[in-house]
Amino acid sequence: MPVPAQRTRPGPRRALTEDQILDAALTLLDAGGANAASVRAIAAQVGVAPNAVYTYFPDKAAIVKALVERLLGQVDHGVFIDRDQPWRQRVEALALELRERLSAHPGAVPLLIGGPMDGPHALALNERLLELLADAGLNPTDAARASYLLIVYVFGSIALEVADLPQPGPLPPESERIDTRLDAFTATPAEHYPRTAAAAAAMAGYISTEQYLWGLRRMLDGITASTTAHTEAAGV
Amino acid sequence: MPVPAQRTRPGPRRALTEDQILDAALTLLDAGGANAASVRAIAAQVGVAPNAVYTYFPDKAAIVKALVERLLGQVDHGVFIDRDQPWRQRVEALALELRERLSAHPGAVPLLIGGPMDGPHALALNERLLELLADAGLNPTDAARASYLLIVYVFGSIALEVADLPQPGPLPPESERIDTRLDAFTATPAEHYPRTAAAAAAMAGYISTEQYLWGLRRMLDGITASTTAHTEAAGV
DNA sequence: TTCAACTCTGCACGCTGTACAGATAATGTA
DNA sequence: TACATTATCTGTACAGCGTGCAGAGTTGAA
Repeated sequence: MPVPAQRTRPGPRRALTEDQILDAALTLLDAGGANAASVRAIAAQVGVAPNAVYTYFPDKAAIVKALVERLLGQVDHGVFIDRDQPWRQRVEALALELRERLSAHPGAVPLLIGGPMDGPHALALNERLLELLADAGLNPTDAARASYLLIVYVFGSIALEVADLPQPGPLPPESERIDTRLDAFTATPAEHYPRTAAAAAAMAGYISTEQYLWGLRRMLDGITASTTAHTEAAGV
Repeated sequence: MPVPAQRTRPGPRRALTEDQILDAALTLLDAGGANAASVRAIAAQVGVAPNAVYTYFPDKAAIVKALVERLLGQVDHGVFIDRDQPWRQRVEALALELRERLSAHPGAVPLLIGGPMDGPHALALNERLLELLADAGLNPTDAARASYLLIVYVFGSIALEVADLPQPGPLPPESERIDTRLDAFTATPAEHYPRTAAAAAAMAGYISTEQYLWGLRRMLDGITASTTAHTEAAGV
């Protein structure tokens, strides 16, 4: 690939890099939630005037877009690229990896689902998922459909999980969040919502990893049931 | 129920109702997207000073919450409450009804998934869904888990569908949006993303009702496969 | 008739994204 | 070495945001 044509232009050296700005944005998001990453706050974090940020990104939407791309790029492909593993296990590894990476930055999740994920890293993840489902024996159309089903599930789960948080900041431990939910659900009036009241414990666990895997496995069951019979080790 | 203790207090009559404010908010959302429903714009729409809105709602978050509740309340229960229908058909009816109601107001969708849906209408929908899955023969725990799986799918689908829109305003026809997506996906470089490029047509249809139902049915397949054998007409 | 409660307005504050003009620094060229 | 060009950063500013406070005016109860 060509050398990226640098350093030949006049003008003072940049005091920052795009990455530093994205670092600052992510730090602010982690500390203060989705609204904390204002252009002014980012600028203050990196020590420049607010409008200096526009030297690096044309507008705030571009910052968000770049940040989303960076987060998707942090997903470790190694776990589920290994074709020697059973494909269902590879899907689970991908789903868990994505959930872990994204829930590490709950403030960024609204930004992820606030726009199309069409950057290079998003495409790369899509490509890997299509490969994986092809390995599972699905034809290209079913593989595409199944991949979107999985994408909807992963991002939908995380979005609802984050939406449940009462305040910004890092994600509290799962057990703590479940306890909070249980308190809320046990207050449900049983005379109006008998089944909801009876299912309070199960509903408190909606945001758990266990429920996440349960749902994922039900979907994989449904996906495999729909295809014609195929061996588990479809391989290459 | 008790008469809501009205009209006995001093002070001038209100010029508006809460409903008028929610109407105005929804109109603005429909026309200009999620950010168009500012307190000032709502106030202008109903013809009062911006801070007069705070007579009816304590803050903007309360307006959003009430609006979400109203939208969930518009879901027609009649379609899927009918126990004479096969349960899978009832689930599909619910899923389609919800999607139709919400995609009528794409600008409101980010508000829906931006916070917990814990109002009375949300609880009522949850209750109905638990009933439905109990009718399907699922035990309470599985019914609860399956209901959350379905909720994640429905709201995740709609969220991703809305996130794909390039501009605010009413949802263009499905065919038009698919065409736009197809144009984008056919531009995918096949040398880097061969499977994505090959699946362009299927991926363009991710936002279609067909894909929505396909995914829903795969999930129902998976849910039923996981439970012990049960007759289709589990009934009461 | 007086009083207290309530609704609405004008004004203001601090926040947001971002446009414009100007000072400064670094470069390629003469 | 001097100059012209260009990129970077700052100061200032504007319109819009949510919302708090003080006050004017309207209404029902005592």
